[in-house]
Amino acid sequence: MQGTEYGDEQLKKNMADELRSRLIACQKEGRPLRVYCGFDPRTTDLHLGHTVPLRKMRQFQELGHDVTFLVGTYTSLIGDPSDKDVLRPQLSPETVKQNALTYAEQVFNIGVLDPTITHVRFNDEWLSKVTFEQLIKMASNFTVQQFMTRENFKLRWEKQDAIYLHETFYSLMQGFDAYTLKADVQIGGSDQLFNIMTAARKIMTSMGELPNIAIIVGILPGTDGVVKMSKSLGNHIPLNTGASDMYGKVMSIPDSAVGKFFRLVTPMTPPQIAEVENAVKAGTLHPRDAKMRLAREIVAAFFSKQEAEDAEHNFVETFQKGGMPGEIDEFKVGDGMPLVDLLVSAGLAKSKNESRRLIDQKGVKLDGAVLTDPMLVIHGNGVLQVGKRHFLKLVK
RNA sequence: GGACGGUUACCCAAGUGGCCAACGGGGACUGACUGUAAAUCAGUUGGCGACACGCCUUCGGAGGUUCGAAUCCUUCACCGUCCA
Repeated sequence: MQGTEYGDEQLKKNMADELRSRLIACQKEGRPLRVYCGFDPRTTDLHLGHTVPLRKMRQFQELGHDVTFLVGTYTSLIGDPSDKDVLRPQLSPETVKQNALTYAEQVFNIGVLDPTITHVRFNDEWLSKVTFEQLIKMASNFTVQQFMTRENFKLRWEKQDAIYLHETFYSLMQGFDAYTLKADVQIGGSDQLFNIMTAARKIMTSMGELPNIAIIVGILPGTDGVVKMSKSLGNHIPLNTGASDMYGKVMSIPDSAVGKFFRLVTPMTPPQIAEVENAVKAGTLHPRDAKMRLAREIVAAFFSKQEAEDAEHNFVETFQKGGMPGEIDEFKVGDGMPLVDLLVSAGLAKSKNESRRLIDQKGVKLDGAVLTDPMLVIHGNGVLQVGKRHFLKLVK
């Protein structure tokens, strides 16, 4: 139950109790728990937020349980309305299929799950065959009111926004997944509370199965520290990136989110985390250093200890000491060109106006000296800096 | 099927004939400061230019009225709410 967030102590206790008795029952049957978590392949870019349930799955694997990675090939045709207060666009089956093909592969690439013992399933396998009769049976377990009391639907209702009928199918489909997999345990973020607790459990029992036990993990906020990490909001930390970039992105989260990140995406134990947090509170550990520790832990988990240290060194040199990063892209100046044009052709500004603005704002430096003349002809050799983090080595 | 309402820059959103390249907020960018790419404060945020208010393109699409339209009219497309 470590690192879970139910938002309700009684619920947490119920689930813990149920999990315990299910474990005992399984032991008698001589089988491991069947654990699953579903992922919608709406995008092929995995980010740090995705790793939260993955880590929980890994824990179950390490305890010898049977873990299924479910790719929501069919559910993502709708899109989960849970985490959004607006309608999600429906994806075409072609897009979904394409995303799904590489999805599991990418998940294994990041090295959280053990690919040799993880089952991978695609839910179009059974959902595409559901009959209207089955749908009616499932749907008759729920009232419209139940759906309407859900926060996100309620909000849209109050705002007089559209709520489409098909959006309510999502929960049913997820329930059918759990039923088909005969899941003992379903892992999901706290935005999945309704889907797992209300929908899946009810559908499973109505169809003669034992309800699965919900393991609800916390939702990782994005780099803004508040809203759930998601690519579409642009507050995500992608996994498919370099160590230095990942380190820097972690450093850009606000102090207020550091604790959550420690808990959700580092392998540190609760006592270790408490130690760090107490030290910060007591004033013996600088908040910045706590965050650097966090960044190091995260980068080390996805790259290596060495790369994490290099990334840190790079960060300190570049941003704390105002130096330059180790590797800088080169740009050929040729016979020389005016500064305004140079910035545009080098991709440091989108237009000449923008590059003029940057120059006006004293954001452009050559070898450390601020450049103020936009028409200055640059001939090459030297390091051009725009803002704090864009460097370019100029060559002839 | 009927009655209304909407479509504005990256997003949200004001503007209902000239003072609109278009208020405000978010985001992003730059600077100052700092404890970091945190927080805070300030500035910038369509393009081009001989960079002083000169020109060009933009307010769902296409036409039209007018000296002049994001604003009025016609039409098309998409969307929403309500009634049935």
